[in-house]
Amino acid sequence: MLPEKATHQQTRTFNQQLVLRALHDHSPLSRADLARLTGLTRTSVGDLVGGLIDDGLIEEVGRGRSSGGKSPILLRVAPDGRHLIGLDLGEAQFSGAVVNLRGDILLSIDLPLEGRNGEAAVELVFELVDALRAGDQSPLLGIGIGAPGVIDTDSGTVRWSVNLDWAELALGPRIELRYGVPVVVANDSHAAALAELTFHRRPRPNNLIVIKIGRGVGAGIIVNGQLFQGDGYGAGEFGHISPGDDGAPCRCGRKGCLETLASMRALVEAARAVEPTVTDEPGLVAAFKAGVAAVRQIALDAARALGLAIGWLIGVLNVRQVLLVGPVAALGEDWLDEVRRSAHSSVMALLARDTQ
Amino acid sequence: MLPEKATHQQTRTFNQQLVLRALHDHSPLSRADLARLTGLTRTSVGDLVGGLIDDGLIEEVGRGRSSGGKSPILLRVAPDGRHLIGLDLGEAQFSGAVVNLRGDILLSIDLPLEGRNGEAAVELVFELVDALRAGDQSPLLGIGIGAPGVIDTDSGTVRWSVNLDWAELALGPRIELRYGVPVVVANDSHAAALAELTFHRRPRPNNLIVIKIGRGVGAGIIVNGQLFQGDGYGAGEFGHISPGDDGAPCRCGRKGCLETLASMRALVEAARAVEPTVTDEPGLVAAFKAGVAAVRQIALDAARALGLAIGWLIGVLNVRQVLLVGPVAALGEDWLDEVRRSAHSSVMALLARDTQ
DNA sequence: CCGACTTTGTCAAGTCTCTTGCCTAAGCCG
DNA sequence: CGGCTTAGGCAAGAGACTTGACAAAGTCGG
Repeated sequence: MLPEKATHQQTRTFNQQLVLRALHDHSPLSRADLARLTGLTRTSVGDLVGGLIDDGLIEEVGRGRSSGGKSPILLRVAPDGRHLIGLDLGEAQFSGAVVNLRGDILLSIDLPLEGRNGEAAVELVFELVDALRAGDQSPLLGIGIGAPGVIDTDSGTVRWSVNLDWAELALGPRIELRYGVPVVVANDSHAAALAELTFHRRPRPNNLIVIKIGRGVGAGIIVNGQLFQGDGYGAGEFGHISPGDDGAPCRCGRKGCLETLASMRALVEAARAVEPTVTDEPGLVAAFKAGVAAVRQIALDAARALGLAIGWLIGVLNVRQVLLVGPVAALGEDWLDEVRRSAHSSVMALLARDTQ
Repeated sequence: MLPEKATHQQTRTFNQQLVLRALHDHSPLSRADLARLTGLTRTSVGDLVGGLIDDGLIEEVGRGRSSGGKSPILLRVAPDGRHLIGLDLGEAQFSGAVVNLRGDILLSIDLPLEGRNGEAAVELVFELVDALRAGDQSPLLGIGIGAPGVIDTDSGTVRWSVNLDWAELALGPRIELRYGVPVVVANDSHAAALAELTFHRRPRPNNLIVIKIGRGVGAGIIVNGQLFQGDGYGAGEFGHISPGDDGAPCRCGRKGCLETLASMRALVEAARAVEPTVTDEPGLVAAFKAGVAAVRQIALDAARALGLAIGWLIGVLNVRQVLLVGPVAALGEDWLDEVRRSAHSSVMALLARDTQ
């Protein structure tokens, strides 16, 4: 209820993170650069850096050019000082990767789900992590997991995940127990938003919405530089909003949800109804690009509905950066343009938007 | 760009605020209670409390019952240790009040705007503050101002306010200069949300949306315990969202905005069209309560549109508490019920909602 | 009623971490 | 080569929390 008290160790940890973040964003830097950037004294920075070097988190990489005085010793984040494991528990397969501190993917493994769910799916997670850990020397910092569904990030519990048939599953604690490292479990859209924030966007935006469209539709919302999860960890369950009052019934129980209009699953089904040759996502994309009129119509309708919803979101939250990620990106620029157009028409202000 | 460094003074300030907050929320408490609540040691709490008493912010209020040991010395926030001035720059009048630290209103003054705008309106603000300060002894902690329009809270600048004809007005700095105390300027809906968070809701929620419906429609969004302002300080400009594609033109340039459907101004105008005796807000409320069919129809349609939009918001943000404030509250429970019904119909989960 | 036990509040010493002031190393420049 | 500038580090100091001990002021059982 009340936040944590402040203490000396927290101060130190905070400042260490400050140094690490500065180094992550602008490396290489000298100790003096860091002092200027963080506002700390050179002495403090030297001390903090000493600790971080002892921990193997940063390293010296030779000397830089002098600007009229002693040449600085340049520092950077030690790429392989720690490794992380990231898992994406998709609907058809579980993907996992070993990543270093710069975000480079060192090893990547996909395991097909093949219809497994419940406890068998949990076993598959263990299998995946075991495979990733084999042959990796660097100390493991932690494991991050993105899964579809409603997830209690604080406790690492999967509240509810349809496809995997998981409910109230304490996935985080179980993995933590087995491997002895911190585990973060998050909704896949939320995880995508955090990843964008941490590795891709420069300068680091304060507010960012990442909309992930695959078989479902979900959004990760970054607000004031933090991930926003909502009261029930379900923020961004963007798919189950009805722009209109009618439409196809949705698996959530209501009708006309965005997910029944704009998800890849819905698009493929709608396309198949008019063009039986379209049976999967690549087929849909191909038909769209080939200009099959009925398919284009369906996809562009979806784009409009999506754009409307995005416009709504932009209008209410006044967020400048909205990213679209996921398989829909394959539909290309003109599809995105339709989304953009529709979003702009329903929002009042001038708003820069990036899409990917 | 980078956050502030952490320092000892920050630690102390943080812990003092921790003590103050605990005391604000649960007073009276003893030092030992505070130590248990905050996790600090009794010694630290004693020290922090000493400082706060010296500053006149908290005070001892006798001894409490013992529970097997020495009886505790109870503490509470000194109500009049500081006074604050709050201003609400409405569309028809400027209201101001002197408030103590418990939130009690000690003095309240209204000055009619009488069509003044631009510089004359600024003068009226000074007049109002002068009147409030006259005869108040306690030291002034600061001035808080809620104004309609888009406001840059960080710099205290009114970016744009239609009714007052203010644009890029550095209101905060000007008042700060004149009175020598910190000034916070915020969008009126944002201010209302912060006020709810600080004084009214218990336990203090993490996420809260306050929708203020008066002549316009605006929302203040509290997320992760902080006010969310959006990239351009325009978060919660809830009124200019079109639930449908058509409808009456809005002053924002588009059509069918929520403000043209659900604001008090719109309701009164729509009601007057069918029932010429309705000319103002009280008249509208009276007609509604009297059961005039056409007026009820209009108001309930508005409630449905509003509910839909709220449902949307709840669905996307997964926020549990939504409050409606402003003159619409006069329409009573059955109007609110219609909003609730409509909101529930467009949102998937079970969601507790309070309305006022 | 008295002694044992609890609880509260405080004091002194200790520890952690940042800062200040000074010093050395190392390079540029005239 | 000497003066100046920049980088990095060391020692002492200051601020704030913690630990351990203690007096004050209760309750409670015999």
